[in-house]
Amino acid sequence: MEKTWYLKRINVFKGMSDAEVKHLDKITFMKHYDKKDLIYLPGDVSDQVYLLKEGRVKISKLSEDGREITLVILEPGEIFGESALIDDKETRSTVAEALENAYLCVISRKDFEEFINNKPELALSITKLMGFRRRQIENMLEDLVFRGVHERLALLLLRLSERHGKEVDGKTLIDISLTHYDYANLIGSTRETTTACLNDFKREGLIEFQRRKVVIIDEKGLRSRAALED
Amino acid sequence: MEKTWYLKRINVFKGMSDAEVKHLDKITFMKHYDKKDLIYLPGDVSDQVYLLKEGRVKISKLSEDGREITLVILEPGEIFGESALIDDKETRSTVAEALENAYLCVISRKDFEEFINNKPELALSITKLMGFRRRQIENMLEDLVFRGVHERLALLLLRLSERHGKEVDGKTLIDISLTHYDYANLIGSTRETTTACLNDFKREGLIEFQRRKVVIIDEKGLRSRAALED
DNA sequence: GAGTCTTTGTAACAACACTTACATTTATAA
DNA sequence: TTATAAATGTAAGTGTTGTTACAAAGACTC
Repeated sequence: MEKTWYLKRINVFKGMSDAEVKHLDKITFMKHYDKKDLIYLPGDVSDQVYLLKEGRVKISKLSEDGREITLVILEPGEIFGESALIDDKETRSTVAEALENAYLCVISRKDFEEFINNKPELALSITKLMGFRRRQIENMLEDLVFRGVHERLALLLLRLSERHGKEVDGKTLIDISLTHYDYANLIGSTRETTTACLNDFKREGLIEFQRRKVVIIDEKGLRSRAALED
Repeated sequence: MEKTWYLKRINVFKGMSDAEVKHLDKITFMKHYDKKDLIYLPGDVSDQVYLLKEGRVKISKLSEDGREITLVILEPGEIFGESALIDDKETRSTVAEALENAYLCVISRKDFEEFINNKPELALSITKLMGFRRRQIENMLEDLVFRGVHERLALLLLRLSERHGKEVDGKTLIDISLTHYDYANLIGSTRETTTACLNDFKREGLIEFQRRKVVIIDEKGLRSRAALED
């Protein structure tokens, strides 16, 4: 598969000329990761930026005792590890893990900075991306403080359906295979409580399961479950 | 008081020439806020960026039922409202409130963007700032999920002492007047539990109160209280 | 300086969610 | 296909934190 095909659709690179894409292509190399492979770990030096071409990647924070809170699940076309651009000699504060088999484009911090330097619009895109992700995290924080587990889970499912959902005859399939453990980490809860909540929603006829995927049957119902704890 | 004096020490503007500061001065106007005045509210249009010259400003998120979680307390010299740069026609998702009498420099988004356009280093500073603040929020999120109230409060006090602290014969005075309600909002807890925790720390000889300020007596003790709930 | 509003102290009670502990089902690998 | 590991279901028990409800102290205003 041709790398440039992907590069063009990486959102921050949208609107780039073919020549620019070609140049980017030169300073980039491709790397494959199997499902469950770690791309970087807390403490690793932040000297690379990644473009996710295929597969999905999960970015999480870890506690000393092995607990995990997931900040975001990335879709193909998204850039990550961009905090490498912020500071020299900074180290990663998160883990990046491939949720599925994944192909990445890797760029060294140095090359990427050079590449950006003459492209103010690109720099702006990166800034906007930073700001956007910051707002995402702020919203997670808000939910964590103001809402209970049922609400958070309902909200999560609705957001996942927006981001990774596929319409199938009225219903919405959330097209990622996640374990209950994964869901728990996305809402800052435990596996057991999350299992219970998911089954509550199923019993209420709001969702159903398809292998390891969730199908939203009653979006409106979920929505009211998300808005105000009943 | 001369505005330019301040402009030079706003961190993102560090290293700017006098001419540039002068230009910035032209597109800027000063505004005063009394203690408890609101600078912007959720829903307001994000068309201005602020430079905090004097006083302190608190940035918070609000819930529908009036609860509050504080994201950061800004010191003189810091820029805020910079998310206005991210998107046209975007509205504020947070409140900004003056904790003390405050002087701000106000710049319209448009002017600021123009000003930045020819200054790649400044654009980079802004990007770094975004990234930095994102990491702060990520750390708050982490604490909220992984730690209990005592730990979070101990951590908060240590962080406040780094950021706003003044050494006074061995002890560290946290030189901001905050109510217990404010502390609660900073750690995502309630006023009552926070009062209780503060008094626990006092009884343990870790801190003492000076009017509405906290003095850290036993930093090491606080540190161990922050690391692992005893 | 008196009165009012704000802030702080405290305690009983309730509740949501975490722990712990297994059983059972479903994947994955040999 | 079988063996082994991973993921899910469920329930009882516990605990931290939030809730509710006042009383008292402190701060600000007229």
